[in-house]
Amino acid sequence: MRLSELFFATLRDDPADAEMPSHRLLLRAGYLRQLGSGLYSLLPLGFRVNKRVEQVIREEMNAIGCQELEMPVIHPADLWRESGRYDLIGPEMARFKDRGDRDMVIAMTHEEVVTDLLRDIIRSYRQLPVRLYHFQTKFRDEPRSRGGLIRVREFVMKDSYSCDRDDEGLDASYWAHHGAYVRIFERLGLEAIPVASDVGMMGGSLAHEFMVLNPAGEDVLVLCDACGFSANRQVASVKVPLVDLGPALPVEEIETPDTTTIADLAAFLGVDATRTAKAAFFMAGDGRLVTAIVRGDRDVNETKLSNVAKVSGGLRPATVDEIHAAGMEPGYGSAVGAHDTFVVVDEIAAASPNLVAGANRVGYHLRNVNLGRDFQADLVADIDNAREGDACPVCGHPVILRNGIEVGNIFKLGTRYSAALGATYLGEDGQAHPIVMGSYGIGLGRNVACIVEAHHDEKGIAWPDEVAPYPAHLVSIGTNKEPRVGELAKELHDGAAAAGREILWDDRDDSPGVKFNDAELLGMPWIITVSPRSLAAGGVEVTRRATGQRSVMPLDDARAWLTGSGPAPHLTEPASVASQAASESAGTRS
RNA sequence: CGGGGCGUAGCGAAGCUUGGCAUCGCGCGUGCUUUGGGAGCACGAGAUCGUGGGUUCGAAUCCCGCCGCCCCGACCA
Repeated sequence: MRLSELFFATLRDDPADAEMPSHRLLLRAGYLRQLGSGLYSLLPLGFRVNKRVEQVIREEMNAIGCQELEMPVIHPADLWRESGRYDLIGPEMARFKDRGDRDMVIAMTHEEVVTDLLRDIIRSYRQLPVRLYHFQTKFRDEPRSRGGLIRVREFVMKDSYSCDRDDEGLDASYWAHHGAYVRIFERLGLEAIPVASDVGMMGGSLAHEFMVLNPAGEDVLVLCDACGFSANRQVASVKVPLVDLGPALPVEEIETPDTTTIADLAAFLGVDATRTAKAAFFMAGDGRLVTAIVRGDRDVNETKLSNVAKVSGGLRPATVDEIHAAGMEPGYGSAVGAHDTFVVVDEIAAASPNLVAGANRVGYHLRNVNLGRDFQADLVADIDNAREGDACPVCGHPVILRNGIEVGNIFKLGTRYSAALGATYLGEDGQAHPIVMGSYGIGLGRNVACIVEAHHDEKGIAWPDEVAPYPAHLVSIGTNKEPRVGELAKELHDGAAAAGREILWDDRDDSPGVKFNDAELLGMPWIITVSPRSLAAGGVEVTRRATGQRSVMPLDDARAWLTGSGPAPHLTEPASVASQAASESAGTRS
């Protein structure tokens, strides 16, 4: 591909709206253009990267016996009504009516459609297991897109679905995907950590997310250096030491002026925050006031709370009026004497006797409050929010917290959809059984962005070989001085293309500085320079983009390499200090 | 949806406080020179200043509404 003919444009200045390196570089290097919030066009270069990522995924999916198919982007709303998600999902799903006034939706995922196919096609246990996947556009009207391709509204996802007879089969499918995902991310050059995760809107029983560490990540991971434990904070249960405060003592009301925070209260009374109880109030989408009680030194994890309280429609902070209506007082609140509220007590607080809790009266708290005697819980559960330094649940070593970007996820759905839609098979026992399903996703664009996040330096992108849009970037210099340069560049370019291994050739009439800078910005793994100087040195100069290592390659070797009949350059020269630093910052960022 | 910021040529910005000819750099076109690290000179094209209304003799600038984009939060596979 001649650069002079490529549909692209590089930008010398950073785009004002791009903050993340991947966003900035993909725009600057001409891989991407924005159409609207969370809507991007892939230019030819970006499209090629996407296709290469897709191919890696396709190969690994095929390798575990997944069959590729394609399902529509537009679905009849009735199908989503059958699963119950039509009403469950809010404005995130786009809805419209077709010309026949029928309700339709734009797909945000494909569980419903694949289950519809299953109930049509699967009759007998003999047809199971089956694993299906496709690459298809999803539209999710996110409240807020961000970070270029990191979070968008329209994107292509590889989603696969496993269909088994029983939990044992599902387990095999699940771990087959787990293995395939490990291989996929390794091939893509991503250090993805599988973490136990929340099942979210998908429903189901077990889920892992594959996370790439990144300061701009939207998820918080709880990690243990010592034993390798990893979990999303939304599900992480760390070990928190309990404080034994002895047998229950009588309740005592005490005056505690101006102590609306735990810090103020603990300071005022001269007690540790671990000896207090904290109340947090939420209004659920289903209309319930949810009161969460945690030990004073801990915080509520809203995802956990939402899950254990089986909240539909989400949680929001309650208003003062709503709290008053349940007989409680913000700042001096507790579940003591509360009514018309769903009380969830964290396990740590539940195991802590004689806590200082709010008296539900401005300026007063209660000493020696005990669960069961002084207030009741509708539910005792883990709603604790893990913190850096807490003890690892596996080995007890202090955990660390890191931000991560989710590059893939795997879910055990079970019979959530097959039961709702009536996708059953006849078992050996002659009875109908719901198909046991799993669902597995990888967002292509987000992975492309994460690859750039992990493989770039201050000059630009440095694609791993596996996903680079072209294997090499040929720079011809000094064609005016030496006609052989242009002839040779054309020969190398045309030869590679004829061999089906197209390379990029910067044939533009620009100065060497412009060409080198663009080559480094675009990020092909190899930069090949043809110039009078390289010819005098005996061939072409080859530079490894990621490390800056370079050497001269004889012409015949270069021809052989580029046409696929010879090996890639072997670089013996050590990388310079500067380029080593560059490659380190590029390679270890993840 | 709450908080903050920003919309001026393809990109990046100045001008706005204090109303008075639409600016700068890069990029782009033509010509000549130049060609191993973002070249030089000359000429040139390109902007209804996001949008609608208002105030005013006069609005990029002041006032009101709307739209769009980015960041933080809420939310979220």
